[in-house]
Amino acid sequence: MARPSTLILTPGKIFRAALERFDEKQEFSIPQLAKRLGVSPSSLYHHVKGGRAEIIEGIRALISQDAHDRGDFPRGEGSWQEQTRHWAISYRHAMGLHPMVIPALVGESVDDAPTLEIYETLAQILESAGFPKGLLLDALSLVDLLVLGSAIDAASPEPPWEPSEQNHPALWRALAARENSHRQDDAFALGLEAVIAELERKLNAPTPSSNS
Amino acid sequence: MARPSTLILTPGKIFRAALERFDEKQEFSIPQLAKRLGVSPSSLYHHVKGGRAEIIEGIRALISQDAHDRGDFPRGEGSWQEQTRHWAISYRHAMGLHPMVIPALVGESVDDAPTLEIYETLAQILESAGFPKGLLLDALSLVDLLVLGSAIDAASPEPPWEPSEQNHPALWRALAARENSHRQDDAFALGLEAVIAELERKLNAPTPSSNS
DNA sequence: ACCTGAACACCGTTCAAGT
DNA sequence: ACCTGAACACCGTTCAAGT
Repeated sequence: MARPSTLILTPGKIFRAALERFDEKQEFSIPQLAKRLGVSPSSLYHHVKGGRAEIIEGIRALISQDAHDRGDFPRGEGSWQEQTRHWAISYRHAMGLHPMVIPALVGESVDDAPTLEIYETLAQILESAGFPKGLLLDALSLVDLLVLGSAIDAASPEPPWEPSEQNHPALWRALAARENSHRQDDAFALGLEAVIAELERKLNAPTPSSNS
Repeated sequence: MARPSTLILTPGKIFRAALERFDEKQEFSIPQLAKRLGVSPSSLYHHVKGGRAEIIEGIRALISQDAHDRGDFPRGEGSWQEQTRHWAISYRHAMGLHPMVIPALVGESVDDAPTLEIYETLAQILESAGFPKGLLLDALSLVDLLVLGSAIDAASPEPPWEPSEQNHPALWRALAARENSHRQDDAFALGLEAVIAELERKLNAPTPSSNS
């Protein structure tokens, strides 16, 4: 073959196939991705020079782009509390659609355009809300932290702890006392209210930068 | 050689060496671990039958055990708020000592004794505080979620976003307006206050299980 | 029981081909 | 420019040795 008349690969197709492989199987490798695309492993490097790392980054961009295309992350409707709530729910939902990729994303910095666009939206919401310069980044980080934590929760087996009744009675009782089916969602919802209430408090505090 | 008179390996030594390798280099492989231990890769499988997965689990157990040995996670002093605060700070600190291993731990369920012991402690704190059955697991999950999120934050490059001034002005301003040196700590501190305040509210709510 | 070396099936990546 | 096959240095794991 070599240089077929109709082009086979494009970065977009590669990223999409990689995301699908992550979703179906819960792993990902270049050879397996190539096989799914009906192509030789080395072919991929002509379109994605950064190799594996760039593919991972492309997956994140794709997830964020899909969220945009779905119409999440609009702007300007409602109070900053409602907008922040909506942002967190949308972003968590977008990641929750692809729980298997989350471990691969952890620890990588964000510099793809669609994901930066999502964070830009949150920054604008908080800026418009009137958060002072010194508090803006903390507020943004806090909301991010909540979503990251709950995304990891969603990527973990359910339940994430496996206590024995003998050695960990209190933890065991906590798990036994409840239908576990909504544990992740309920914890996230609780966290979201906690975060928004705290941000309200900080925003209305008389001297946000001084203390005690 | 083969069967030396003085034994070389033990699971504990393997886990410890693996943890040290994670800390120094930011990666980990069986052959490299074997070299550090002055041993052949196949030797490890005589002591750690579960292979790589068991070593990862052993690392988590070691981190938790170290926290115990350091004297963190005592019980019974102060209000449940103070105890919960102390718990979250200690656990986050323990993970923060080894940020490079966090990505490897993500998505794995917890069933090593020392780590379960840590969660048992939190379950006891919340149980003693009087959280009702139906709320206990949510409260515990919420605190866990906060620590997980901030552990990942700690494992990420600083700052975790790389916006351009052109395309993401609000995000760029948020980052520019602040010394980034304490961003992670401050976001965690903010989150911790948010979580405890929310738990206080839930605990004192007249009908915790009904709504609106 | 504990260590070794050889072997297996896999990785990610590069590179000289070929069109 | 785009694809291939061969090649490289690496994985994780198993297994028949050897003591």
